[in-house]
Amino acid sequence: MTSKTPFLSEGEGWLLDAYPTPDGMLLWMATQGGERIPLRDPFHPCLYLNGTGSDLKRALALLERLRTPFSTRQTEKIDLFVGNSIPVLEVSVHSPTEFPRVASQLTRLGGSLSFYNCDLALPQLYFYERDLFPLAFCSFSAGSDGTVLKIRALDSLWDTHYPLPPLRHLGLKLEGISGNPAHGPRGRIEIEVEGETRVLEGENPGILLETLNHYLQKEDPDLILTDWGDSQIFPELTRLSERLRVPLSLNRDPRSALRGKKDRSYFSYGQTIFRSGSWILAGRWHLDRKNSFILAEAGLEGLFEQSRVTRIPIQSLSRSSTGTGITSMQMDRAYRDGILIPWRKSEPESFKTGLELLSTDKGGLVFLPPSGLHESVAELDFASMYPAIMTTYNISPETIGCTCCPENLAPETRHTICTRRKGLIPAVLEPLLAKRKRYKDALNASGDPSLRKQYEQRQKALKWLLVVSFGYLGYKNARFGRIEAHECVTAYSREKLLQAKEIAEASGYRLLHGIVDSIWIQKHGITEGGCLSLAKEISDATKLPINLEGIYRWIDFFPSRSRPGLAVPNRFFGVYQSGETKVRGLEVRRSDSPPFVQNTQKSIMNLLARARDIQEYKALLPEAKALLGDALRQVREGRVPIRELVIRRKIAREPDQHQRATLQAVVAQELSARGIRIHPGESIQYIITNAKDKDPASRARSYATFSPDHTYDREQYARLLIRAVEPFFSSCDTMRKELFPDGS
DNA sequence: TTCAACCACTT
DNA sequence: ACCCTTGGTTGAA
Repeated sequence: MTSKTPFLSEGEGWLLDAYPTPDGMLLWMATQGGERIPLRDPFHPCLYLNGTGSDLKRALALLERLRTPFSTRQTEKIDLFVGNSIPVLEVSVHSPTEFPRVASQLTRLGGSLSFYNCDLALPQLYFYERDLFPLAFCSFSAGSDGTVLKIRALDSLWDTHYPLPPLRHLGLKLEGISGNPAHGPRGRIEIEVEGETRVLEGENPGILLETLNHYLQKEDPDLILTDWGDSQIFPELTRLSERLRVPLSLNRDPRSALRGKKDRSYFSYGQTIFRSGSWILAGRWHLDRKNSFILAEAGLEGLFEQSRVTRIPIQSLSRSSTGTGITSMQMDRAYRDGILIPWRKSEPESFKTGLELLSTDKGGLVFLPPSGLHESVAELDFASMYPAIMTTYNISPETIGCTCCPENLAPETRHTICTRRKGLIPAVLEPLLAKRKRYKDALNASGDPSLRKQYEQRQKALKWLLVVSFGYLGYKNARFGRIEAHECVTAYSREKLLQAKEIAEASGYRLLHGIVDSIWIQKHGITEGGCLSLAKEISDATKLPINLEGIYRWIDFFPSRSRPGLAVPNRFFGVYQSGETKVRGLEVRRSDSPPFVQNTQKSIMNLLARARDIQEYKALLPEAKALLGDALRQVREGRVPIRELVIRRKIAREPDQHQRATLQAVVAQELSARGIRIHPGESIQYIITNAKDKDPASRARSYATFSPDHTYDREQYARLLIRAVEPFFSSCDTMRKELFPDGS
């Protein structure tokens, strides 16, 4: 333990974490000198209520009975939907750890009472109140016992260039695994310090724990980065520690207990998500790469960026959905503008909300492309279309349906939008859009690969906040959501896409394909200059920025399999003039395609990408045919390594809840019979052994339990392969008929 | 062989 | 508990 109470009463440092203790928020500061200092900031979180006099009296009586220090006062705060101040009773709870209990007791009172600011996470509430954020570089002064007298952030969460503390890392992994270790045999625990990896021997568990303790003492890491730490490593280590009575000092704060959370499955954005129970540390961070969306998507840089702008502590953010992040930004804005934050009602969540985020959402407009190969095509994309609409047209739950602006209607709707009062949602999105643009500009201007990576990860982290901001507008349980606001956004998006189409057509382009925020246009002798000036014209007319994504040498829109002749939106393969390719919807982009199929499809695409035009494309087809032939021989002769045949699928229900003997149901039941618990939202991996077997249980086998005496279904994998590559040959009738005579 | 029901994927 | 983006599979009619 190198941390100590500071002798200095003044200092500077990065704010690593904040969490509640009975007598204040505990802060961990990292100084430039490498010290890690705990501070305690007395903080009295407040909630607000209003209602009839007699109900308020009941609330006060209840507060007395709860036997924890509090104070109250009458004050006024803004009700977002009313638009002005209302009288409220402020309840200030002196002990932060008592706040959740007080709040949940009070909200049970019901009656005429309305509750505000009562269900926010304490670290966030604290950060909003003090205008601090995770990883802020702060100046502080503190008494000799570590009590904060003053703390202030010296940098801003809107800065794009900010110094981060040099962090000490420790890694924990499981030896040689792929896929979920809970679904099969798993290896020993590996520890990684300063680039060196050591296996922690499992034969003598006592030594394992002592070795780990030794590393924790010696290195005093700020960050324990794991693979499967939440679901496997930490539960096992704590079990061992209890059984052998060897204390394990994972926390930096010796007085704080581990803060665990339970497993949960939930439905979000159109799919079931599984979050393993989490192991949150006090004074240092535990981050599990296998239990974090944002870490997988945007890395540590992306996580840090999101944590700063959302003011959610690093460890909780890493395990949260992006919607939690954008909600926190909205609450932050509201809090600091003196707006009351409504208590979140948890009504049953609608299944529709996930689908509403899809690019083919019924709210968005789609023009189906003619299937097949096309030349002289350019793609123009509106930049962050939905958030841009919300800010440009001031769309927010409280600005819709105002009575002061009856003239200002959203297109094709009866919804008015206020022009006098700036909406909460636009106020949140505007700086976010601007910050992302600064990162993208910096990305384009920089030639330094490590800087570029950093900008890329940070802009991606912000992109996700922008993406979900639209979905949350229509989400029933969102604090600041309203379905009418959601409808206004899609109404504008349809109008803008139509406008873009008309402007392009007026300039002599043909609209080939259009979907929500992108158009593909065609014209003989298309030029970059022409497209750029068209983009400028559309941007000016729509008041929304639109960018030239690129001009294609050629693009192939794939036909629908269920309705031959018709194309489908978002299934295409194209090559830009730069030589870069763009693929959507094909097997290479789908996580449920076996790597063997993906690799073959990829190699055929790489080959065809050499074609400068349709003529050259057709000339390359015989070579593509040879590639396919090789791959087919390999699969039919049983020479494909098993790991390249693994199909990965997410299970949406409990193993015994499946109604059909689909392959994933069979495998989930196989694992379940071996005592392996599959949670809804988790992925399973399997190999097709005999797709047509009368006994469903013999059709597929879990990858984890696949042994050398099992064989894969050669013909079924050949069929999967053929299906994935057949569309590439559809431009050449004779070859298609020769290769796929029965149209399989 | 047909087709409704089921199930997972997509940014 | 929704009432539907597409594609694929299952199993009864």
